[in-house]
Amino acid sequence: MMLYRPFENRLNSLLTKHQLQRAQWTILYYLYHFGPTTLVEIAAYQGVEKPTVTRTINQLEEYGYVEKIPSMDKREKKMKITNEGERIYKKIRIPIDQFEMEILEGITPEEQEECIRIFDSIKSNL
Amino acid sequence: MMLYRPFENRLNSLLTKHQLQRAQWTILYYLYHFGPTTLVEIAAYQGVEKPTVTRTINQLEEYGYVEKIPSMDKREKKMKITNEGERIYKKIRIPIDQFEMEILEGITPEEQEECIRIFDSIKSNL
DNA sequence: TTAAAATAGTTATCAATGGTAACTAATATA
DNA sequence: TATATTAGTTACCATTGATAACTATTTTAA
Repeated sequence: MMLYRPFENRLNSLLTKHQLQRAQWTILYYLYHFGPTTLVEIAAYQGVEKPTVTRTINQLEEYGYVEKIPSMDKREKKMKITNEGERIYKKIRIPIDQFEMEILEGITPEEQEECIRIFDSIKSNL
Repeated sequence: MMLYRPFENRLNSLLTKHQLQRAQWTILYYLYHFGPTTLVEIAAYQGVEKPTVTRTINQLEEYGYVEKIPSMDKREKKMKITNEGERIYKKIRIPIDQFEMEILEGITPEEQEECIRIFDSIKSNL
């Protein structure tokens, strides 16, 4: 809980160098790792409401980091990461990986796995 | 990370019934458990900047949940929780405890301890 | 088959928190 | 004693998050 704020500050200080914010970053992360998806999926992933995602996606679209692709369901707005988006993702990934390694220093992979497992359990209870 | 938003939403939905927000709640929690303290201490605890705490404390002061007490250091604004503050804290504590038990279902006390330990490690690395 | 319900996304608006810069007053340090 | 640091304040700005209301499309129920 109290860990969130310092973590986000540090993360945002890394992202600011590329004119990005955490909300935008997590969408790039998602699209890079899981592939094209809809806004409602992103909202579920981020745990926020649809209008919030609309705005953030629009920002990323303006930057040219994401684009819309066709979908069979005419209601959907299916988004994919662009080549430019992948480029910026990989670029930012480097200092962020560094940051993550720093904060995880002294914690074994087993411990990390354990924590992730506990978090998944909490998430399903939420 | 993605757990934060749903958690905060749930927490805030419980707090809203008493016209409180998460930031205010964590200050009440701190004062209740750790006793009177200064604004700079609270800022450290919450991982935020001083002006943010100033505002939140002022809100709580208006509600009558906290009050200023004398301090040797004339710069300091040492705050304590009032009786009213304790009353509201105990009242809200009940549904929040319930909520926490729900999300922690299936997780043993040992696992919880483990996670807290890992978090402390991460915090010191931040 | 058709109407009602549900879903995806949008727009507009508001609330809350968080940050920074600049400042004053008090305390600590050189 | 002068300078540096600290505690707190004020003002302002940015971002994210939510809700309400809505349109268009798809799904479901009658």
